[in-house]
Amino acid sequence: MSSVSSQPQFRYTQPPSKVLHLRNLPWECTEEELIELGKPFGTVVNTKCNVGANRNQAFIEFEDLNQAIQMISYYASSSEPAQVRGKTVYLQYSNRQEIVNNKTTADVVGNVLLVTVEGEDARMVSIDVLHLVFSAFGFVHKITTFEKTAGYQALVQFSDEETATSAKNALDGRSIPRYLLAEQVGQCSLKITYSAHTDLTVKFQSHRSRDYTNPYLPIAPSAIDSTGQVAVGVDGKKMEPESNVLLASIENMQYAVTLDVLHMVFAAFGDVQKIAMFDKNGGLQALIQYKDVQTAVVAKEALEGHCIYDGGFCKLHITYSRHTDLSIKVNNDRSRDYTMPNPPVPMPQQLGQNPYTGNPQQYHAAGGSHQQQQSPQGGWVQPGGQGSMGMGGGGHNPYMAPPSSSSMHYGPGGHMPPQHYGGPGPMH
DNA sequence: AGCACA
Repeated sequence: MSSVSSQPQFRYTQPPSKVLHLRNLPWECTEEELIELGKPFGTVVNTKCNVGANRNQAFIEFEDLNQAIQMISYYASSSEPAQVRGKTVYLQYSNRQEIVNNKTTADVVGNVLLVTVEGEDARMVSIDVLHLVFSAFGFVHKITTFEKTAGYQALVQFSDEETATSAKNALDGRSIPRYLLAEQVGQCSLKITYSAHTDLTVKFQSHRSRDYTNPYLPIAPSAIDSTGQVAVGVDGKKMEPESNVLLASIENMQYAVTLDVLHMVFAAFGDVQKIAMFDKNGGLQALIQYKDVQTAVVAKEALEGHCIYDGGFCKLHITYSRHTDLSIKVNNDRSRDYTMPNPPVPMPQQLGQNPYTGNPQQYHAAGGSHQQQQSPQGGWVQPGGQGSMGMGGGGHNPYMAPPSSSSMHYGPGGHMPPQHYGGPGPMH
């Protein structure tokens, strides 16, 4: 028996059905508007909005077939077409006899939006751009992004349904403004539905997920992608292997960074055993060895993305090295072993490279220094632009203070009293 | 402006 298989997709005249197919609807036509439209002819018992590729079609189902017939007949002979918000709506009998009432989660209003970014370069749209776009409608609590078969998607959490709805109405089907995208990035449009979620779980700040309500949330080691060094562990499920040795690369090195500067910066978090500096790809990198992994983790989270000098100069990017023990052959201006009993090292040279004051006080270690604050943030410039964690409010230090016990004694050489550098001490 | 479901 093949009763329906040879039916054409549609005809100009469908056999009557209590289900009507509507097209040319305005964007985001609501169920209420559809009920309103059908009300003069009978009782609308079910609707389905946002149908079709453009989501500008819908179905309404009347209680009774005659009601549907009345509506079709009326508009067939009316001089005024059916309208929603002034837009002409075209009606016909549906080729089905009832609306399958799967109200998908996409139709249930909620405070979390499911956003699909469409376009060749959809993946080039950063979470920061999304944040910017959606923040226009209210405070964005959290964003997570992920890849599904549907493509590049994001969940955007607002505080309430109203805010989410205003964002959805305004942005669904729209393109991300050009000026927010890099030159070579093609058009990216947004398709938005409601998500069934009400509260997203964000374990780490990363390039894939953000919790804007919690600046103290740990930063995923993989969060910083500007140097393309790390790309694992996005959900906080998997992190790059931690190490007691950090690899620091210095970006925008407008001013010299010496071994002593690095030592000062990194010693704020605990004993630095060894440092080796070297040039790589035209930039300066350094390996900094702590005695344990924990200290390195604290230092990395505190320093990553921050600048040694105000003004965005000498920005640090830090990853874990695969080394565990550096082999320092000779102590010189590029490498040093602070654990050596009698290191033949000179006193630290004058650190006169500071572009502003000519003294090293400008940069002082993070971790709760209070003695010489010259800037409201305690000297560490907020990471700029991409990778910004959006923290900094409240005057709290977003990263942990290192244990003061281990940060106050240096190697046997003992030539650099840390107090001079405003290293972390007990808070007063 | 032309028929949904995940």
